[in-house]
Amino acid sequence: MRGDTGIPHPCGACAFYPDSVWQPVENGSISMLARAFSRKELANGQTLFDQGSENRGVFCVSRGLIALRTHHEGGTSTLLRLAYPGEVIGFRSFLEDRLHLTEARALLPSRVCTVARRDARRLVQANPTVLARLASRCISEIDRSHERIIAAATASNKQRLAALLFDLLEAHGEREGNHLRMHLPLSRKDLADLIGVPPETLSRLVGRLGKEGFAIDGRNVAIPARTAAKAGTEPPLTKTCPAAS
Amino acid sequence: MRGDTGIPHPCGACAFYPDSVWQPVENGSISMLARAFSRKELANGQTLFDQGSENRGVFCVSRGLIALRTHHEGGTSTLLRLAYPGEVIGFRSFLEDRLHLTEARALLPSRVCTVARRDARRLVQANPTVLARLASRCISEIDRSHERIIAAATASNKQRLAALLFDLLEAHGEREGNHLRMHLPLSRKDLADLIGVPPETLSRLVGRLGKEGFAIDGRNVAIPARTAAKAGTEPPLTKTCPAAS
DNA sequence: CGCTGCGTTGAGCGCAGTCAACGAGCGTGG
DNA sequence: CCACGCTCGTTGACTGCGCTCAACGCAGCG
Repeated sequence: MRGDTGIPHPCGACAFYPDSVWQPVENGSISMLARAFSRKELANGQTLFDQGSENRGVFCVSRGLIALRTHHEGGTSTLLRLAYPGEVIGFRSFLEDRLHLTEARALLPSRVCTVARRDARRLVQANPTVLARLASRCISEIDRSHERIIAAATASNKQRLAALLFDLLEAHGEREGNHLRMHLPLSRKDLADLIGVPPETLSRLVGRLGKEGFAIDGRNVAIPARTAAKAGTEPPLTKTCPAAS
Repeated sequence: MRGDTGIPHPCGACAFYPDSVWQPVENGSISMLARAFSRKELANGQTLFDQGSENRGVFCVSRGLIALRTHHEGGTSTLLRLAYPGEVIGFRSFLEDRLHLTEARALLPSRVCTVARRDARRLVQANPTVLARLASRCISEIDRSHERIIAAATASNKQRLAALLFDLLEAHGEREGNHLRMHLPLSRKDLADLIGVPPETLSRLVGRLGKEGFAIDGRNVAIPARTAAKAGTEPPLTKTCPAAS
């Protein structure tokens, strides 16, 4: 983590250093990386960049949670991605040298590390391994998107909400007795935007999941530990069991 | 298109040469590229690679139309992408060195150019510009996927089908008088998989679009030219115009 | 001739979108 | 302190869309 020049790698102390896209930056270029590097603390709800704004560099989430959202005409919006610590955001507008198509906003108090655009570009050109790592992050985003397209085409709204809550429980939940419990980092509208339904429908879905093992009260969510990977996935049973679903 | 060694660039005669991911390959490496390069003719319905198979290289569509589809347990499938001439496919499994997550099948008689994996990897390592172009193709795929996620969340099935038919008309249609006409390269099931509905629902959607300016008979589709970018996008009007929608 | 794949049509019904109203929580300002 | 406005979330009523199962027509083919 410390090159021949004695300058430490800016990401060297980070828990995600081994997988950092900047990890391959070599001794001679570390000073440039250090110069272009900056940390930023984001309060809850603060934006890192706005939709339509110019790219300022490559961003890496260090702490907290960032929502990537696109706003459409008509006031609606879609939450395209949740970015957790270790994940890189803003790489599309960086690599293609174009405006941001999404807005990045902190859902929790967060810290984001930035490598400023001009030097980031030089570093990428000087070190193809960095580009390879960025490409790998692109592919992860393709995989995520494909999974979501498939889920939208094959799963019901209730199933998708249940799956989303499981994912969130995995990331934010804590074991408590034989329950998994968490404080939701998302508003109802954010949840609705994530599964692609209006807030009223989401509210009803939450109500229905409440009868299927989920305990949802405001932003507090809990499930019996063994329910994991089961609830919300049952077939409709419309004719054999009128009380179900 | 002809290097100092006298070996012509394998893509040199291709209409998409300027945008080819291999265009940046330099003189010294062109012989390797030529060695790894092969063309393949695909009959209608023939597969280029199967879901779960090993990657054999980087594929570029030269002629025809390729469908990228994933099959799920239960016999259903989702058509994730249509790849037109000039587009690159199979790059995820190539770059990440993993199995194909999708199946590639020709929807029309097609020609596909392949650069075999081992040499393709060497070429990418030797020439970062090639990697940059591959990354650009990744980003295009991210953009396409995001648009589709947004469409699934904001547009009705009918709107999405209308938009899909417009896109297909743009790619395959011919002006005929003041109509746009085409022969659909997709079966009903493929259309259904593309917009994420069962075939029965697609059939009904087709029926409804038939009352809104589309003339759809089997695989023959036509619209009045001025209908473009209009039909299927009207608001429901459920209360003011009972005959609509 | 029967088989199979493809596409359509019908019946039934739950789910979801829309409009609307309401209540809780909260910060502001008089 | 209360009134007010605001956001957020929920609930109700209504309508129609879309999923499911089922049957049928049809073409190609052995």
